[in-house]
Amino acid sequence: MRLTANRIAGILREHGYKLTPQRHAVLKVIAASHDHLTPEVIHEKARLNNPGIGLITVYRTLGLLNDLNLVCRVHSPDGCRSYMMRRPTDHHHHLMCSGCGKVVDFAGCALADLEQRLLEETRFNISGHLLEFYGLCPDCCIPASV
Amino acid sequence: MRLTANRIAGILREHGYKLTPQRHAVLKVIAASHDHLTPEVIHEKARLNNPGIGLITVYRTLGLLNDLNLVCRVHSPDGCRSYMMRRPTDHHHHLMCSGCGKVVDFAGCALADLEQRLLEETRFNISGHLLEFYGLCPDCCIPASV
DNA sequence: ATATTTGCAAAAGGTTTGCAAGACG
DNA sequence: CGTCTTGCAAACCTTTTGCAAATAT
Repeated sequence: MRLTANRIAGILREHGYKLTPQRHAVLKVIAASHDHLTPEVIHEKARLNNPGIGLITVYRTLGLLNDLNLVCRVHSPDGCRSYMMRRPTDHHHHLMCSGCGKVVDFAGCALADLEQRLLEETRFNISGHLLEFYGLCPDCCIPASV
Repeated sequence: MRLTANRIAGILREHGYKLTPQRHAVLKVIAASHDHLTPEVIHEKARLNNPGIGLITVYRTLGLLNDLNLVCRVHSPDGCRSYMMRRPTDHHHHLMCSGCGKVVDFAGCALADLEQRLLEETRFNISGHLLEFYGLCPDCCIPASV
């Protein structure tokens, strides 16, 4: 289940952050989109709600949300600049379409065995991982000639 | 088995690229290191062999190597700007130390089942994945007070 | 001989910082 | 009210581009 903008706003307040219209505009954009968005795109969309908002504020709000683990960065071969909302309860990963950029979440990465093996082999104290799949979504798979 | 600088040089030539001293200097740096290196660091090290080499040339050479799949980008929470040599034959991933930046390769990610499941669930035509583990290596795990 | 490659300088992004004015609580 | 937040401009850093000179083959 995805967080709503209002729920996130509450979390911000709980942490002592002020709830400004600019922050709310950013929250609404991120909560409404299921795709990964660059700071620039978030800025554009946020301006529909709050015409005066500055790109700088978007960066600062993203930093804030990232610190609170409410948002996560999406890595892709053409850049690692996008963010999307993180679902707080369950551990999940992304499957991204190389054609249109669509992102699908999935859970159940089943990497515990591998992690255990790496622990034994390397003695690293493993704290996390990054896993993303790339491919073409059904829409982008359709041959151009059809 | 890792590629040597000379082997890579041969591959470049096979593809019709000229083998300049600058390119060779970059190859030697990358082939000699098992860590991920930023363009800047590669430039610094390459200058030991070729004092006149420009940072621009390092960028261009990295682009070349990346296109030929001889080098791969390393993603980390603090940036995705580093590269390291790719082993051409076998599919592998990285385990990175958050303390010192050391990178350990590993193979056997065993994601085929997961990929199959995602294919069935999403109908994506999956072409690849990105997997990296983070943690502290044994050296960095030692408590500071000891 | 000739097309490629290099390096400089300058441009181009993208992101961060300093600081005065403004706004949340 | 006081402190946190905003926005502008300017700084910053990394990466790319234009072009003449140099060079690998």
